[in-house]
Amino acid sequence: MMERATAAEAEDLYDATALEKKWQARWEKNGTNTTDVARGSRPYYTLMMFPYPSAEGLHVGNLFAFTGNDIHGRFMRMQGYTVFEPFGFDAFGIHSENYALKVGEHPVTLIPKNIDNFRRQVKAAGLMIDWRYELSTTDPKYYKWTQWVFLQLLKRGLAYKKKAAVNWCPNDKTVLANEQVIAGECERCGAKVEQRSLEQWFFRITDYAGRLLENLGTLDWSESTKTAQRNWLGRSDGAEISFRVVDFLEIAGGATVRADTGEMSAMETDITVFTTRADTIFGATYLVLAPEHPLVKRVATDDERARVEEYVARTASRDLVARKVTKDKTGVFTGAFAMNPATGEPIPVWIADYVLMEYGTGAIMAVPGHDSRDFEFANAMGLPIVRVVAAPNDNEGTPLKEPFEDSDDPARLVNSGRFNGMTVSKANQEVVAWLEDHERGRAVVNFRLHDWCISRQRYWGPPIPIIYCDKCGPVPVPEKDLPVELPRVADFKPDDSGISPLARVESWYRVACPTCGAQARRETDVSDTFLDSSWYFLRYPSTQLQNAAFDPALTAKWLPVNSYIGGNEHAVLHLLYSRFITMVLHDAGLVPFDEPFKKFRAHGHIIKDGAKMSKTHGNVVIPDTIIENWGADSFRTYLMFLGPYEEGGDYQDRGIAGVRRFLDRLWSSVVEASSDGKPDADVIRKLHKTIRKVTDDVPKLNYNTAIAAMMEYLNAVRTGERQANRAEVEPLVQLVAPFAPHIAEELWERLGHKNSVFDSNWPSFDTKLAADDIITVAVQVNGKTRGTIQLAPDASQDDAMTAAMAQEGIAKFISGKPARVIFVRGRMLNIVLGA
RNA sequence: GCGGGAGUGGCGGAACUGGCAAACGCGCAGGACUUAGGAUCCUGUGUCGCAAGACUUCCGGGUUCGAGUCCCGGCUCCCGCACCA
Repeated sequence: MMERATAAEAEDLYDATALEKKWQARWEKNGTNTTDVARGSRPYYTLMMFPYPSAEGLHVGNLFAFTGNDIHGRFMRMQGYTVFEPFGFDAFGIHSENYALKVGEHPVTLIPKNIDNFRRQVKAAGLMIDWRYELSTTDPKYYKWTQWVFLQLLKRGLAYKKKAAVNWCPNDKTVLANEQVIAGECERCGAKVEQRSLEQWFFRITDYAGRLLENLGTLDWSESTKTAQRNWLGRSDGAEISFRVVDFLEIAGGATVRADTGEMSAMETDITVFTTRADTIFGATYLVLAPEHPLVKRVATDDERARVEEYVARTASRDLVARKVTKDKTGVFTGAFAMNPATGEPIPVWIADYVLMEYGTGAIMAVPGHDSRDFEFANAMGLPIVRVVAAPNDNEGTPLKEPFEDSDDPARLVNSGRFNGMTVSKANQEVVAWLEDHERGRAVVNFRLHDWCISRQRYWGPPIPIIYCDKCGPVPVPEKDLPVELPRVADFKPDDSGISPLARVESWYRVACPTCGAQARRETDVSDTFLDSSWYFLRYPSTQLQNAAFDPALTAKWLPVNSYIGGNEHAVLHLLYSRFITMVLHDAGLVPFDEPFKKFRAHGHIIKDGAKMSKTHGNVVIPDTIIENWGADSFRTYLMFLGPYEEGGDYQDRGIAGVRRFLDRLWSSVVEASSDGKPDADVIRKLHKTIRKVTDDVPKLNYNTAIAAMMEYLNAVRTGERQANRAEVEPLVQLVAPFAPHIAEELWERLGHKNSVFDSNWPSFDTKLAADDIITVAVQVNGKTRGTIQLAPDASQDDAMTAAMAQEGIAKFISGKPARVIFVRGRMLNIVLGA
């Protein structure tokens, strides 16, 4: 053992653990990772989505995300930018609170411990963080300004309170935003979400729907993220059409007669529907109202009232899971009829839960011939189905066996009076124009997006800064009184009442009205965690500022964020809310830009044993032991090597050994490199190619191929027992530095440099030096590769032919005169023989 | 159902605007050095074949001198959204 240690010392082996400790301490001491936010020139703000500090600690997925960002930041720094790479914690929210409840410890003491653990892990991973700018959303110095953001929205009429049907999670006992309900289940715990009617605070994000959509076109973001936002915003261009409700009198034999032509009077009620297919109005054979529609009570006839009320009651308690797509359509007839303005015919008015109150007008005109849901319903209820659109070969007379939903070119209108023969798109415009002329409709743009419900009936969040006064109504807490601190209470467990745990703390919620001084009561709900994270990027450069949320000069200098990296699971949550809040602050004149992130890249996910690495799948790998065994440098590099960064990769425990071997070889090559003598010309050529490749790949986040190129280069440097020359390996140390910062620093120092490798200039490449003087060209005969030839890069076709024919292995395939020869300079030669 | 992405050796993955498919790494096999090797270093490694050679990028067609890459048709998997009118 002793002998071995001595041998190791003598051989000067790479000791990752010792060396990483050494450099982390050195960086801290020298302030290597600090950013002079006030004076630094060429600012570059590179941001990673801040984590929720779970008790389990940082997992490999987090580290994968952070490392990708860190490499980008370190690379930009070596390009001469002043890079700002801050870190923080998204520590409020249900997740933290539930965990605290589970282990029976108060989050006030639990969260700081988790944060300490995370910080330790992040430091061990060697991220280039300036810790002076760390923030936590749970810090009153931070959430003071979260509350301030709320007040800015309130001031601008963008925050309002209403009683609304909201998503209620019976397990977490709180309201959820639409974005947090996944297929009818709670995003956090998977419980079936219920509908409840509660008084909630909302943000009018729908006012910004159009702008949120339009601006997407200007953003340099992962396409998949933009698409997800587009789908979520869900713009549909359509029309609202009014159907006049008419009374019917039953006469003998069950037939009905219109009452307004003498025998009856029309009800002065319109049912307004939203449709994207106004062209099919002649095929609208009935109307459907959502069960919650306010007109249901009004239009239901006495005969049908009991059945209608029973149906409404039954569907009101439905949970959202029941609303999953199903062919089993249910509904009841209201007894009422409405006039189809196009046909002049009365059509029955039904209610059914396949129509949603939240979308459009909560009412539809049903066109069973051309909509599959209406078709199913009409079949179930025995309602008439009329064809009004047909393909050229369709027989207009035969009944439709299935809905015909084509709206593309060959389809044309039939059975639609003056619109017959028009294409769907043409008819759509014409019908809307006709309805507008007759004041029965108008063109309307609808968005799927709903207003953002931010109230949470939980404890662990920033209290919403409102005070209710009997005389003055809801009064905003004056800015000077912020923050409204979250009181420390022992019993923070939520209950079924729909009222926050804070409502049990009388000493806290009883306050004087800021306006009139009368006894008043605080809002006892807290705000959604996503409000915390919707502006944190604005805070980072200004974390040391106490009297404002952010400093105007620093904000103008550092924002918008130059590069943002995070998971695509936030495509419609965090990323949409952040854009919205930024737009609002921009409109309020508080920030000079209306988009927070110029560039966003969604990273992929780590797969292990065929599933995404997550606690749910039970396949989580904890970085700590891997870092202990292999070193952070190996781990970082391995994570980046296992696949394209934007696609993620498959994690295999044994794979890290290859990367570690690479760093071992790098170590000995540099340590043993000779500083005199000439570098090898071929190696230098390869070096310049490698610099070019890595310089090209890193900004594109093509980390896996950059690493492969460096490995390939090192293999060329170390063929056999060859000793490397210093000039061959010194630039490689710089190329490796963003990936494996500790070993790079150590080697850089051993090469005699006094400065940090991160303060060195990224190596440049010489295109001439990177060029080959002899290239290998493939030779094909009739398109099949038969051999290769060595040529000068500028060799002519004749030179190539001569070289090819000189090779027996190629020449033997050629008989007679070639019919055709294709020569692509520097690539290949194809000799095509006659047919 | 709609939208997005992807199918390449035993495995993870390379391949620029169509131009030597399988770079790089893992694994595996053989060898060297060794008391030893789970260290290190060398060599080999798509499939079939002794070889010459033939075949090979999910399947089937097509365009082209030439297709993993382009076009048409189909299959499979992953990720969003999901009765959005």
